Amino acid sequence: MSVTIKKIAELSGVSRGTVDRVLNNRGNVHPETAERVRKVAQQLGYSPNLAGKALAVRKKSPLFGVILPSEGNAFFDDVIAGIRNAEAELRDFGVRVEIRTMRGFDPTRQLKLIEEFEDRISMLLLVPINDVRIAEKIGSLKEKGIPTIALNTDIENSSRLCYVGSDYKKSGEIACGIMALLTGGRANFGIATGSFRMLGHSQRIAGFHSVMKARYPGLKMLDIIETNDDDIQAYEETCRMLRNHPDMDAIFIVAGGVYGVCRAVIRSGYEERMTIVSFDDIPTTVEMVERGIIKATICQQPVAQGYLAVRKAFDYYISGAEPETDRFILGNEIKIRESLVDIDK
Amino acid sequence: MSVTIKKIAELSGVSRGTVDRVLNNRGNVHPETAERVRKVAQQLGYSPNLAGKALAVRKKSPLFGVILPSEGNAFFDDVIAGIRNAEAELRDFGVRVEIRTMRGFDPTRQLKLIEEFEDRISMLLLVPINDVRIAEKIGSLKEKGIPTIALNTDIENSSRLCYVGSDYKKSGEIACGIMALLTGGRANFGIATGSFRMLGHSQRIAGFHSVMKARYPGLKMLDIIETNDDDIQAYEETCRMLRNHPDMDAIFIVAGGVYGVCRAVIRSGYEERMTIVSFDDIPTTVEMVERGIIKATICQQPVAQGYLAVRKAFDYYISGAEPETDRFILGNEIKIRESLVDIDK
DNA sequence: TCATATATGGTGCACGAGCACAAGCTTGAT
DNA sequence: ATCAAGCTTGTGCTCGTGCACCATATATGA
Repeated sequence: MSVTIKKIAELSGVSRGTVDRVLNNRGNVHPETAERVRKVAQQLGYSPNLAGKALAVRKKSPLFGVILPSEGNAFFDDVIAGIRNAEAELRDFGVRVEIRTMRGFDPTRQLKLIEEFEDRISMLLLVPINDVRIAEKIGSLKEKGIPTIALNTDIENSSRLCYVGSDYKKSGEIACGIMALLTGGRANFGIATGSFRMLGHSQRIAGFHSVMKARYPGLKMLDIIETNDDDIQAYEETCRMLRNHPDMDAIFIVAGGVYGVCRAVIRSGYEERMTIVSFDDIPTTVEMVERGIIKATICQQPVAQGYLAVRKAFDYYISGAEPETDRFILGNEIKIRESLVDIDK
Repeated sequence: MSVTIKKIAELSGVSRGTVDRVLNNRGNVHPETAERVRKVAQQLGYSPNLAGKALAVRKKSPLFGVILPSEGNAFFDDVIAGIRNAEAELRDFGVRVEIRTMRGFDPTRQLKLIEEFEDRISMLLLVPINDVRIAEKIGSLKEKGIPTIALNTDIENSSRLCYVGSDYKKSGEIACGIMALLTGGRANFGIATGSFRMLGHSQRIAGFHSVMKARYPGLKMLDIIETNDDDIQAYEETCRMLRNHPDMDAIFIVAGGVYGVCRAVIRSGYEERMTIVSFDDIPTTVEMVERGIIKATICQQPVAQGYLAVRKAFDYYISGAEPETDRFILGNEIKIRESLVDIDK
């Protein structure tokens, strides 16, 4: 059947142990022998059997550490669900997953959480803050043999193994496209952004703008407000924006503060004529889609993100082989009322 | 750590062999002993270790048979890609997958393909024709210990293990919702259906209608034509429909014939004012979305369908446990130009 | 009473990889 | 010549499950 260590041993005239030492770079093998073994393995197209490896590796029961932001955040609850799914699938392989959550976006805090994990874990799954100190930490972890996978958001200039998440720029492009479709290509819109310190949010806005410039001259941006994921602030800022721009007929909500923005629109009596496009499908957003005030929302498949990140971590842990790509992109799904709410409700 | 056969053996005072006989219903065990063992296993929450099982089961190298319709169909090429992904993941567990494709929707032909598989396979993955003879065949396969998984389309009144695919009714509902959003809730539309003999197509139309009735009184259906997945027929029928209904401003394409319908619309000079909603994202459809004539298309995640079906087959083969649910539903994704085409193109 | 059939339970090996330990070999120093 | 040290390689056990084969114990018949 398929090629095993035993077969390689026979064909290269050495014992299983020697082949094992060569293939796992454990040294203590004569260079010539090693070369011969490597050659045979190469020619036969050897790849280690997952089941066998898992069984042997089981007793070590590797620990994967996960650090997520925003405790109690509905979006990341879905990510956690995906992580738990993957954990259940991998339990038989001895894998354990430990999750830590943090509030806010403070690099020092994140650094401290990483250090608490540092000498217990075999892999780190991180929703990284885009800060140079975090990037450096990822580098030093790599030196110690602990690879990091960036989850949900990427980090610049780091040696993370790969990124698992959505393409934020593309999500902004799609948002622009759907807004154009919904308004017949003519709208005076405002943007409610999350925090500028989040890489993804800026990328969304960039994507929106580039498509707008290239294809939809009838879309005109009137204002941009920062909501900082805070509903009260979002409400007040939106009220102010609507007062300043009575001709506004569309809003692009980049991240948090959905509830605040929508409430402001309703209170101002603009519910009917306003076209709102937002992101994700946390309960608050679904409620607003159901009510019809949000026309479309673009979702990132959080469950799949969590699942895939753990799977990719496992793949690397088991095989030691670099992933095929350093970016695993999950699709941006457009959802409307009929996608989210059952008809008989 | 986790609970193994050995541990159960110790706790119930018998040997590993006996526990194995009980858990795999292989007989030759005293009823009282069996009962005791079962109880201990139950209490400890035993579930067999996948890696161990796979290693043992490997030499038998189970064969999964797959039967798909429509040779050379772009949609099913994606399903096949998903199947191949899963196969690669499971190769180390000894799993092999063999795929057969057929043309058309002839039950006799499908029956014959199944019979060619019958005494070689451990599992059947089938895109079933909704016919009583197929349902009966699924029943007799089950008797012989070969479970069937319905893929992409379900089959009524059969004993298939489970269904993996999309919710067609829901996809019709979403199609109606997006059409209403794109037309401001007012449109005179026509339907181009695939084949009425396909269960999924009827369900899509039913979903469309039920949402229309419940929510969008401004949508008015003028005509319905059958395209039978044939572009030439679709072209001619569409031309006829457009002649008969000069006030038509939207078309709902349920299945095949996309190219024919779109060509007819272009030739008739209605490209500008027409709102077309279709399904799937095969190359022809993508081309029309790029051109802007199709505004939105609702996709079934064919790759995920193929992947998941094989995984579910494996899960059942390994564990013998009934799946958690008998319907594994993959989401219907709305895609627009920006989802499908890169901005810099 | 003994031989034989039947019911029941135990033991050992296989699967593939990892790893600890032992064994063989060469080299150099005394 | 003898022994130690180091380099290189082989062997045997582990992980959890499945299954063939063997070992008891009890029952049945002559």
